[in-house]
Amino acid sequence: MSFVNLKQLAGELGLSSSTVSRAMRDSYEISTATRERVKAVAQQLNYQPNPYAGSLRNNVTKTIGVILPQLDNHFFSLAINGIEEVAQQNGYHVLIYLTHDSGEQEKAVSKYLTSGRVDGILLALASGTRSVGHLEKLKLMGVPIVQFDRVSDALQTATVTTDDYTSSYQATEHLIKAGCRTIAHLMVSESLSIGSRRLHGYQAALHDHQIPYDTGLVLNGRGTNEDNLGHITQLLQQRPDIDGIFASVERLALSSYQACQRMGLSIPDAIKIIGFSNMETASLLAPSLTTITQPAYAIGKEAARILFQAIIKHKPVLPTQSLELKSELIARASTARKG
Amino acid sequence: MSFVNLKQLAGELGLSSSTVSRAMRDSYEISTATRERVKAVAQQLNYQPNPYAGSLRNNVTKTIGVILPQLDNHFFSLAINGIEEVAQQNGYHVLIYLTHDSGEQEKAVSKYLTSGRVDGILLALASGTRSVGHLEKLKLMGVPIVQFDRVSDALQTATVTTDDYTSSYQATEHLIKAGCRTIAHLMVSESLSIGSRRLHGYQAALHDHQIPYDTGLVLNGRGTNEDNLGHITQLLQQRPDIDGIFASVERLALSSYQACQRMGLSIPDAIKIIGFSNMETASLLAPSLTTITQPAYAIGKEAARILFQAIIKHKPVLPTQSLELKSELIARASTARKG
DNA sequence: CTGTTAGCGCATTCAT
DNA sequence: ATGAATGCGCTAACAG
Repeated sequence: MSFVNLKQLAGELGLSSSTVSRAMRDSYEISTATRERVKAVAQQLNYQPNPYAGSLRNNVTKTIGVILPQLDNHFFSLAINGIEEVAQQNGYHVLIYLTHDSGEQEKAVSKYLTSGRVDGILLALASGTRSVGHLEKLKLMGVPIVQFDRVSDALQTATVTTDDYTSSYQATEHLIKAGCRTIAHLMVSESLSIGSRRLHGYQAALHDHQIPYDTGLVLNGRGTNEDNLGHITQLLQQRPDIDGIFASVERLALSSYQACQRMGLSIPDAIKIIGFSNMETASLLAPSLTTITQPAYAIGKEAARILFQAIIKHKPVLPTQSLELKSELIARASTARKG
Repeated sequence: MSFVNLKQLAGELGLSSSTVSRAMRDSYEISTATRERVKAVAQQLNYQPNPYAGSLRNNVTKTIGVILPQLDNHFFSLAINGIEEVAQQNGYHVLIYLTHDSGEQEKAVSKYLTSGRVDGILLALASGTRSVGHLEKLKLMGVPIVQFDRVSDALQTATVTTDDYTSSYQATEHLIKAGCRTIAHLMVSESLSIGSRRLHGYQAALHDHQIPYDTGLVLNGRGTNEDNLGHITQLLQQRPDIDGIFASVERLALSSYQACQRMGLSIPDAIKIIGFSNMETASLLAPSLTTITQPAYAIGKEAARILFQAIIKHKPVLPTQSLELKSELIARASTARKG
């Protein structure tokens, strides 16, 4: 890989490399004539400064790292779209790392980043993460971190999340108002922030409507889709009184849908399903499925924005900068639509 | 951001930095005793070598760039999963760039990469790309490039694609065998490789079954989803004889589905729809929708694998290494399933 | 087995 | 307005 460097360019121009360097950066102490000549030849020779040499020199990498569980999930794909856009606006590059929800992987990744590879980090926690020591270390070394969607309260940073509690409350209430009395909740790992927040919203709605909270109706949907499909089917068989399902994540909503279809339960007559889903088309393809859609794109953008503010101003990321964005409840069957 | 560097570590150990450097890289000319002592202290002090200093020195970045149109599309999300996995296996980092299908953006991005920022590039062409001069330049400078999914034949590199022609042929045939005689084709930009290949498969199937090719049945689905929805509706109104639709990409399949529903056309009785879609759940949510699913994850993995081979062996990427992977036709309504 | 030295490409002092 | 010299952190060639 042969790229033309500053020295070669300077040689071509009959100038010293320092002059060329200054010309390229529009230094005021360079005559307009030479500046233009330099730029012309640079263009012609396709000169691009080596970014890593610059990083070494200036201690700035112009790169951020994004750590996420997976990408086979519509939420994170959309979030990245937002992140990448803001990064590009700020002239930044984006390194991406997938943890596959493994705490070990997350630890390994944070180790890579303990080396000045990036100027800041956007993080959606792996569900397998137990302790946040590795992230704490990064933070202590001065690497700004902003968490989004799946956050750890133990790690004191700004966070950008959805109104998980409120929208879960509303989702549950939606089912109650539609006549459901025995509502199952399919949750994700309780150690995940979204897991417990969504559970709490569900519990609160039940409580406010004088429906007793029944642990037997709560299913923990870790494991593969196959597994979950089996467990849900089992639950529905054991508890034929279930008339509503609130799924806390997309894949559980889809598994419920599938389970009900297999069992011949008609939706929404025999049973109603509401679930988080960021696949805008889900409710289009299956109008009987009511969805809660997160503002994934906006979450990505906001998280990135907060991070860049910190990076550019050389200030730490404060928990007080945290944001909670609203999700949208889409119920096509009943044509109701709330913010 | 204060990281401990080699010199500091060496000072702490009372050794020279070169000895420490060698010890860290398990050089054979270092005694086991010192090596272990060095590693112990390095661990304790949390020493991580500065990757950019190494890049500068060794002219190796341990980073690849991935350029794609968007991520709000299931195919690319899954592909990235595969790419990232292979990259991590090879100890590589992944920079991601989105072009939003703009040729200009793509040009800008390739300019960033004309600077030794990456050791290789994985590329899915933007639909807005007219000339590939910017990519040719990169290639000429010795940056290995592997194209996937949306490829340019003008750019001579290895490519990893789906069997677009064959699967389009089969999709069209599937409709014909199901009794359709007037089949609309919703295509993407003809300048895109997938656009023309899928069109040709459609044409060939019609031809082999003695059905005349009717230009009036081919709709170019650029533009927003709203636009497309309008155009499809219009087409269906103008041509009530249409009894089948073959959509060349996911969003057009969904728009057709939506259009038919709005017009009260029952699927699959009045009209049958088959379309490319990598949302494994699409046909689950809408069983009447027959889908062609690409092996997105495998495509990502294979493309990355080819690239890393070239990088590691310092050899150019040859067009002869190209791969064409099979997609899968999923028809739930009729329970037919072909490879 | 370990230390000294030089240089990757760049930006920045300090000279002129 | 321009050039020479230095050092960012690291590795490798060259000494011992």
